[in-house]
Amino acid sequence: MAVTGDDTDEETELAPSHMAAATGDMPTYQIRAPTAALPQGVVMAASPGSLHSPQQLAEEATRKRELRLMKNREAAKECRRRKKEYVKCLESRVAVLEVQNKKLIEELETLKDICSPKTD
DNA sequence: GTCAGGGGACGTCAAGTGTC
DNA sequence: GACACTTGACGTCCCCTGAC
Repeated sequence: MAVTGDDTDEETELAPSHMAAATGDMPTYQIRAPTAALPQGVVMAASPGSLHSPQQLAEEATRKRELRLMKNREAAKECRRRKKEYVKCLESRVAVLEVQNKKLIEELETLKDICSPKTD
C-alpha cells in the first residue's frame, strides 16, 4: 500500500462537528462533500425483488457489506484529512495569537514606563 | 545487524447525528 | 423509523530512529 502525501492547502476554519458544536465558540470542520459517483468497481445491485435463492440473498448481503465498508473507508480517509487540516488551522492561529500577545505585553510595558511616576 | 519504542496511516466498528 | 454520514476508539502495519 503506497502512502502518498496528499495534503491540500485549503485554509478553512474547521472544528469537529459533534465535539464542540454545542459550545458555539468553534467553527465546524464538517464540510459535506457532494455525493460523488460511486468509485470504480462498484456495481449496483439488482433490485431486492429480483432475488430469490438463499445464495442470492447471501451474495446481496455480502455485496452490501462490502459497499458499506468501502464507503466508510473513504469517509474515514476524508475525516482524517479534514482533522489534519483543522489541527493545522489551529496551530497557525496559535502562532498568530502568540505574536499578538507578545506585542500587547510589550505595549503594556511601554505604557507602564510612560505612566509610572519617576522616583528620584 | 537487530531490537524496542514512537509515530503516522489505515481499516473497521460503534455510536451519535442529520435527512428524508 | 430507515438510511447515510461523521468521527472517536481500537487494533494493525510499516517506517524511522536510537540504544545495544
